[in-house]
Amino acid sequence: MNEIYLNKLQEKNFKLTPRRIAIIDFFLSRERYLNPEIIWKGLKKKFKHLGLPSIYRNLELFSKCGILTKIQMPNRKLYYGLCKAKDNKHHHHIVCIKCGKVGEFFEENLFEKKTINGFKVLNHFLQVEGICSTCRIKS
Amino acid sequence: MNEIYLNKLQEKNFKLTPRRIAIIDFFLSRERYLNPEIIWKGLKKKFKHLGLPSIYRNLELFSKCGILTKIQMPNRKLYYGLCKAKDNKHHHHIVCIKCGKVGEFFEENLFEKKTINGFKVLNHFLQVEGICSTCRIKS
DNA sequence: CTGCGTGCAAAGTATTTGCAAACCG
DNA sequence: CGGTTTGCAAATACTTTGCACGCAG
Repeated sequence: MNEIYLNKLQEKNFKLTPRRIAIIDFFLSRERYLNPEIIWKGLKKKFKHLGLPSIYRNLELFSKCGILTKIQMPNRKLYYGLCKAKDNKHHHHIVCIKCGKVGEFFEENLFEKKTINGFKVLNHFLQVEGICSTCRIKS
Repeated sequence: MNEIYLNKLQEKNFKLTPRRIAIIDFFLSRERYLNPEIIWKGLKKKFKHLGLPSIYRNLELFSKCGILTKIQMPNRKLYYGLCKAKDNKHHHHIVCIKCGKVGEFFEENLFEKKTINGFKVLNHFLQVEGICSTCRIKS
């Protein structure tokens, strides 16, 4: 289940600690973008001692390893979500504004054209907000 | 020059203060996304006393009036840019990562489809980064 | 064993709030 | 003049850093 992600860590010679495994499992157990504090609160039950800085450090590490993607939400909090795209194919995320569930999608030739208004396109960040099917049924 | 924007304020019964006019003119004088501190430093020359909170408050006000658009940059700072689209047609921004110049563009039917992966699309935020023509020549 | 990983405390940084004084309309 | 707007100081909130101890490999 979590092997793909743990492998990514080992490949780069990072250690597999209980906390790191727990963080990845936490993401796996919910299809959501999560912020450091939520994860911390969720895992404090499991670990008697658990520091918030440790969560921050690991999330940042994971995002550098291609395990998580990081976004800045308008509420000024950091959020991270599991990168489920098997290969590292470029993709986008759609977030449910009610429950936070995240989906991924590929907009094929979104910017196949490499220049816009004279700007040479280097990269882009696309965030789509919506309501997921589960939340639509509820309301 | 700045009338369109000042009118938007007056329409909503907000007062036209020297500071507000100066902020709008500051944006007009540079085609850039700017963050509160830059504006503050730029205008302190002009006003002997000028508080940073005042900048924050006005930028937020302007964005609510449709004068500016607000984005959260990955560096955790707020940035605002003039909304030049005459009508309030939905548009996107492309930002030069060297000089900060911002261009606008319209990707017509970017999400004409109203659902993605079962999510009902409410809105989206697209930011493209690139190098503007001027900066390309320089380097 | 060795160096990476972690908890804890403290610092850092961007933004927001409270309030009295100043000012637009 | 009355209610906005503002400066200043202080508070807030999230994230980062330093350092000594602990643990994975």
